[in-house]
Amino acid sequence: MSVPESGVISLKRLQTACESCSLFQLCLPLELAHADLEELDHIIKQRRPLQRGEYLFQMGNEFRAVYAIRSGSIKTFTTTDGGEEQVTGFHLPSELVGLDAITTGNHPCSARALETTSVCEIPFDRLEELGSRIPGLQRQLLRIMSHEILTEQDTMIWLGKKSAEARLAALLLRLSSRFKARKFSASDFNLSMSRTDIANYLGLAVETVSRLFSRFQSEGLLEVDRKHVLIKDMGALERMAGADHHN
Amino acid sequence: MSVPESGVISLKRLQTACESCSLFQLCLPLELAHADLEELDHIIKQRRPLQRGEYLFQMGNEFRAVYAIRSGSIKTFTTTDGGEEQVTGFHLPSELVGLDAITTGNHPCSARALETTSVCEIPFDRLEELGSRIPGLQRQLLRIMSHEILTEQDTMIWLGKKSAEARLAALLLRLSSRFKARKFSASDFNLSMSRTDIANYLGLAVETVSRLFSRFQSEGLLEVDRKHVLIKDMGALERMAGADHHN
DNA sequence: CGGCCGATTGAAGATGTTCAATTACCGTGG
DNA sequence: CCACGGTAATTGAACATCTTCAATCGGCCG
Repeated sequence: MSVPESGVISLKRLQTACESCSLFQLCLPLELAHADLEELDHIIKQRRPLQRGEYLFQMGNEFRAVYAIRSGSIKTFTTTDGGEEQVTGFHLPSELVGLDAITTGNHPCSARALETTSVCEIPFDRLEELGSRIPGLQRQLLRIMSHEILTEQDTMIWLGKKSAEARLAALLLRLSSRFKARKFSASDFNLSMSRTDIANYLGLAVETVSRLFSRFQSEGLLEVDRKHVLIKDMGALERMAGADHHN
Repeated sequence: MSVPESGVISLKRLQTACESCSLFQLCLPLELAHADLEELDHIIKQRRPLQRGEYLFQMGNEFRAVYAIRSGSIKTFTTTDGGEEQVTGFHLPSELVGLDAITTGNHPCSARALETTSVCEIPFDRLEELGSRIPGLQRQLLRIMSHEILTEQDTMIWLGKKSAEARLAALLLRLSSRFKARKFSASDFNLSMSRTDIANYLGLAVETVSRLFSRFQSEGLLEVDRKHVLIKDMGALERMAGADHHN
């Protein structure tokens, strides 16, 4: 197009302004001065929304930026030498993706949009540089990473130990609480990922996941119609998720 | 005792001096100036060694410091409301423990010595303060945390997906490579944790773990005598660890 | 409308768990 | 120093859970 870029850019900046972003509290819950916030805004790039199936980055890519999800959702996964996928996580709006690449400088996993998804790109070198000047930012970064470690550990616990039903229950509850934190319904939502992805993530066979959904439904715990889930008995799910094989 | 403290302190300082620590490269692999390194040394406290079974910290304790393990080993674990343990990790010399507590300000898990263990205590407020003054340190901190996330993810993958034999094989290989990085034998080492801890960590029954050890031995993969392990066929273990249920 | 991929369901088989009994080890106290 | 008791580890057999293989159903997109 022949239109000067400046107009487009300022429009983009408007869209990405952290201050006006409804997710900001969750994304980088800082107590920053207005001026600092503007500086942060300036380094953040808005990318063209990703279509379903598009890659945000691929395993091995050089690490340049972390990404905050604005809308939509993505899955992260590694691929073994045999070419098989191993899903490592699902990511919702306000969550940061790519933090696991800092150490090595390369992305250890791929990230792919599960639906139309828009993200903020935050170049890491500039973020670090900014962090050394803004007292609260560096601290906040550490806090976010610590939180990430905590979440992973939590995930490890239920993935490692529990029965199939406990795993699926736990996944549904986690999604539910994350939706809730984002002011969406905690009991009525859509799964953007396929059964295959869920099974892969949980370390189960697709058939097992499918059977579990059916059983949960027949037991009155929830209603499922394809991607749509309505939780009818949160308490029962919690009991399941908490329980080990037997007790 | 009535001896002036200064003498004791300078002795301690000598013991903990990062510069002379054989683990330093692994612990905080910085390119720091001598003067900066001394500053770092000054904030690090040496604690009386922990006896087997002693706690480094307990779940819920206020977060004050991160700990670098100098010798020995510890396990971290959470306890459910029912009082059952869930082991979340085993930690060897040069590894940092407690990073998962930064966000909340309280330790999300307990840490307990598996054998006589000595640690360096690094008060976090002073570390953060120091980080804002020393350019490389803050960056290194982020890098370590990122690495931690990466490790956890990795753990998640094999804990979530694989068969029992693959899990145990993977655990042995991880321990092996960590020993190797610390200049110990990669194929001949002692397990400081009990079978019960291993089983708990891997999400298996103790009996299964025990049977696996027996089987691995009968298949000539390794020799086990109680805590002592001698790996005889590293390649076979790697194939097992990489493999899913069937392939 | 047809084809195709994702999801579901059934039945047989494999893997891991549970229960129970036995053995080996370690620290304690006689 | 040895005997004792308690805990950890091992092993066997029955059972439960999850997987695999196979067939069918159902949307969705061209």
